[in-house]
Amino acid sequence: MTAQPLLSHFERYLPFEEEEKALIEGRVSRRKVKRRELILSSGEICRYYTFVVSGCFRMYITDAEGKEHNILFAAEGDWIYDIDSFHATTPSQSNIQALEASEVIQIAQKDLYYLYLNILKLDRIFKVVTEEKYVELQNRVFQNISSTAQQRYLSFLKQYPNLANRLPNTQIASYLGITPEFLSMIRKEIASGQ
Amino acid sequence: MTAQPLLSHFERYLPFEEEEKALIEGRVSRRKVKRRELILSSGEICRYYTFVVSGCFRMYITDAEGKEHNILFAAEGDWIYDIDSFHATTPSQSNIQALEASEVIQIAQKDLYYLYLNILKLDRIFKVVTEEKYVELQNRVFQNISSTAQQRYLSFLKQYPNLANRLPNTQIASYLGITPEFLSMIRKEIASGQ
DNA sequence: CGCGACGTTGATTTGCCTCAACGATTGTGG
DNA sequence: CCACAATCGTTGAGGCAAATCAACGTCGCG
Repeated sequence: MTAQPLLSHFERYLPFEEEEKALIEGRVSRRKVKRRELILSSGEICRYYTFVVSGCFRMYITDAEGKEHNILFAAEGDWIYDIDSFHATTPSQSNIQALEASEVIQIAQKDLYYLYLNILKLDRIFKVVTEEKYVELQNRVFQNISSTAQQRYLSFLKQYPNLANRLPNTQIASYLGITPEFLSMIRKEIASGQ
Repeated sequence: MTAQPLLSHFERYLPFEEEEKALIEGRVSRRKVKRRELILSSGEICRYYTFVVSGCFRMYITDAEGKEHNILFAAEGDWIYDIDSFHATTPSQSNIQALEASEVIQIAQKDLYYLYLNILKLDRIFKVVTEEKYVELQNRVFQNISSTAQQRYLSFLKQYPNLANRLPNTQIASYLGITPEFLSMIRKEIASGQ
């Protein structure tokens, strides 16, 4: 079953009938993504909900000076898509790029809407998924507002230990909103301070 | 009808039957909130979805040094509640305070779950409401990451002109993540620069 | 093997904060 | 309805966290 990881994910929220699973199976597609490949570029419309089966992605924006800023990471079991662009069908401000060779399951807009019509509990599931993503983003805002860079780095390590191992420090620095040079200084301080 | 503003809000998304409206009417409560009154304090569990009928609120956190940081504002037609605390039934990190004498319609947790069971399309509506809140927060993160304080202030003025008129600059400064003193400097620069 | 990505170090600069002070406005209790 | 307090906006001096720019060694990949 190509959609198996996705179905398992859904069943963490609610049980599904076999016919429902078959319906989903027929409306999703699975594919491999190469390291560094962009699955969404800014200016494009985000046409897919992307579920990460394996590997790792970053979502980032490029500012007026051409600098890249990571908004979030998504690894196995996470969803990644530009909510605004997908629903409003407007050009995306952000980019989504694979940081490792990855595998994903994608649902196109028309297929998602078809599934929403035929499997009502998907509304419930995606409501909860969106709520979870909201909470994650809100916690990030809390952190950024109220902590120094060092504190943010330490809580990133604590909260996402498996990501911290896999990601180059440049990507982490961009997520924390600091330069790689300054992250390097922070790491040095932490190492010497114990 | 005490719930009329809420029903109008819902019908911007989907039509409702009379029985459904009656069901909602019976499960919500409307009340006035005084200026400066807290409708959620950190440490408490957020037990209500709050819909703003009139007036204006801020959601803020207090950091380790006792400083307050505004996360968002909510005026007429907006929802305000701590998503994390409400759904996980955990103590809230944030506070919600009326900035003006206000009027709200609230739905308690158990009533919301009752309504979810009996009016399935509410899942759809709150999915969309949450998506809209997510987009707003994401745009805020984009702004904070990629702009100077002056640019952020100018785009706040452009995006929320009606809020900008009503709010004291101290509240706006806290939302922008800067001190009132520095906002004052920015305003001076903008005024002289034209 | 060679080139580009990565991590680190150091010197200098800058955006924003802190603290202190002061009028102007608002609001509230007597 | 006034008087006093609290809030608000502004200005200025000095300080700090983090950025910028430049340089260099290392590593992994093609």
